[in-house]
Amino acid sequence: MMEQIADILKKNQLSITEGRKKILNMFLNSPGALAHADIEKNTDASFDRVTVYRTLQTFVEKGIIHNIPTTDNSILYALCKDNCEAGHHHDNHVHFICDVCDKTICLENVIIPEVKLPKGFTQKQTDVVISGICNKCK
Amino acid sequence: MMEQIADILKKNQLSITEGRKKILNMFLNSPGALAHADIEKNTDASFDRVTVYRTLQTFVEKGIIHNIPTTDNSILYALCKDNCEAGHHHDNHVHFICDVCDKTICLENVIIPEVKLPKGFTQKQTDVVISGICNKCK
DNA sequence: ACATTTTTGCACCAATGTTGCAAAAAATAA
DNA sequence: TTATTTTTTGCAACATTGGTGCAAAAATGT
Repeated sequence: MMEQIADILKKNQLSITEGRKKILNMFLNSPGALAHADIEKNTDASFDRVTVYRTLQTFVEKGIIHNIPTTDNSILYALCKDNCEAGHHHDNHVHFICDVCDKTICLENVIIPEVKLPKGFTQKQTDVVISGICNKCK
Repeated sequence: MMEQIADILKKNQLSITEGRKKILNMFLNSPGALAHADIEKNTDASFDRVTVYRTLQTFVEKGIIHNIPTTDNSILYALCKDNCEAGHHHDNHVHFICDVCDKTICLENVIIPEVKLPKGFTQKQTDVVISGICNKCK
């Protein structure tokens, strides 16, 4: 398991450090998305706030994690298992936010439908965020 | 024009104040969404930061404006002309963010397609944010 | 015009995010 | 393995963003 984590870091040309391993591990063990605060509040790992910011930034740049649009002013990060392990990053799935447990999960298998834009608009990325009640809270 | 603004406020049972009129006016004259900073930086209107926060909050509560999910940690607000003037607020259109001019616009006429969720998930709200190049930058 | 209610501005506070730099750790070379 | 180079971390200090309580000011209702 810890080997797998080191591999991901190596594959992305990143030095293997305690901090990066632990943060990446959190993502691998989390069913949903994580906010900066979730990582910082983690009890059995304490790194500086700044380190968390920088690590998340690095992971996003490398495509290990991606961020999810939110309506409040928080940034949510999620690792999308299949894509990210392969090294190249797709982000064309639906994000679901549960109103009850407040977790955000990537619905890997729900494909985003085509959206037809008016003339003159070029479409690069489409983000779909659905809120409601998840399968565990139902 | 300034009459129309007062009417919107009245319709929503809000006291008509200089600040609210000016901020609402900015929305009516803006082709795209506005961030808190845009309003605060506006030169020919200077109110306290706190007033801007509270005004935006009030407008959201009343359904005059709504906020748009973003990937960074900013909050974008947009007034959707037709809906909001009618008093009751729908938010089932697509939001478009231009990578060139960085503006966010509501595509009122682009309807969000149905997304089929896995078993157990209940769907309340669907937000679609598309990024790319807008019709003016093309 | 007056009394009542609402809104505003100010001061202060709290959380969040950023930068520069020296110390520590990791990668590389010998 | 040890030494050297490169990268990362932690600290301090700062900037930005957002929130609260309260008195003054403005808007509303009579």
